[in-house]
Amino acid sequence: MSELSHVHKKFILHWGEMGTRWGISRTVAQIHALLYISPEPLNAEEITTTLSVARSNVSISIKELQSWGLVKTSHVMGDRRDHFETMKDVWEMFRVVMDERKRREVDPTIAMLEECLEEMEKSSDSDSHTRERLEGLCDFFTTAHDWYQQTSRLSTASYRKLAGMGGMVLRALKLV
Amino acid sequence: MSELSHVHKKFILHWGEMGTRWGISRTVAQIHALLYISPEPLNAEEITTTLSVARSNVSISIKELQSWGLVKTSHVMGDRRDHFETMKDVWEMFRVVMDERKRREVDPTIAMLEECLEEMEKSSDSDSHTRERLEGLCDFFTTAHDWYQQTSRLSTASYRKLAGMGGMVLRALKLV
DNA sequence: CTTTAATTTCAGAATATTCTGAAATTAAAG
DNA sequence: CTTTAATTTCAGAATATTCTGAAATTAAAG
Repeated sequence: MSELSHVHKKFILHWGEMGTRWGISRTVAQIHALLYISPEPLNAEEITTTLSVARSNVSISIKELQSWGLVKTSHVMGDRRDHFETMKDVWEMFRVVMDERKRREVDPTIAMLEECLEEMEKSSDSDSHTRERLEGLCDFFTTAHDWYQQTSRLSTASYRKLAGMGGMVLRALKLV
Repeated sequence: MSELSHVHKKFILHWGEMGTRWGISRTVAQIHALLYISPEPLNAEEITTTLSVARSNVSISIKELQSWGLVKTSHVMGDRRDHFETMKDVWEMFRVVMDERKRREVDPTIAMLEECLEEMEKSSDSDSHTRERLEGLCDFFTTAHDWYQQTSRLSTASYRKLAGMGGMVLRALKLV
């Protein structure tokens, strides 16, 4: 992985840009892309030289990826440096990201909405319009949350199966 | 809507913070939150004073929300100012956001991956590991894309029905 | 314990983003 | 056409984020 091909560069740069659109720093996304296409785990030094970023930046970014559960440490015999690798199963990868975003953003939002509704209840707030709006959002998030709970533990194979049967399922349920 | 209650503020501030986690500026998300809970369309001046931001910031942020298809203009008899409102159906709202993110991020990513694979094909690149990784991603995105195409046009009512039947559907398909 | 390799921390530089306020433009009213 | 209200543009200020490089820390090797 010491030399990046044109395709490697194209992929890593694109992934980095996409990261910035979703609130993830460029370097974090680039390191993830690099580890994803690397045939073997890489140590920090290799990442530093391959991506031309500061060593400390790699250190912090790896920590960030680990906090998302996307990068694991592995070791090479006779080498004391940590080596890093990411999962290769894309479905699993997105499940991990979804889980974490749910935990960091959806759950707190549901909690906030419930608090708001409770406060309105307690103070006998007569603003029924606001209550309806907040209930609409709360309802959406909790339904999405429930659906996610039911499907998120499916195997990659089951997902593919479900996706492949999409149209059929919808017709069977008389939704189309 | 001239006076924000404690609950209004709590909701708008939270929504603003969530926006920043998803690559949307605070003001844009706050304006969206404000319009969402407002019983009637608001003009730019009202938004400016309610949120305490610069008039020009409101102008630019509204343009941004319009580009996402989240805000529409309406008019009040005898008032030449534009008034703005957002959809109240949360399911519809998220569908609109998903559509737009697909168009802006997923479609270009699929295109990039296909270009990469084509380039490798043409130059008879023997790097089978990289090809497998890129194919894995491409496969994931196109499958997700197809599934989304099939379900995104469902009505809000159908979504709820599907979500409610989640467990049953999975059992019927022998996925659980 | 000493030496050396590896990693982490962190202050501040570099950069990117967001926001403001003045000026310019647009367009309705008279 | 003139006046006035409303909106938009845009340069640069304010702020937030990302990144670097030096110093400090950790920990393995000898």
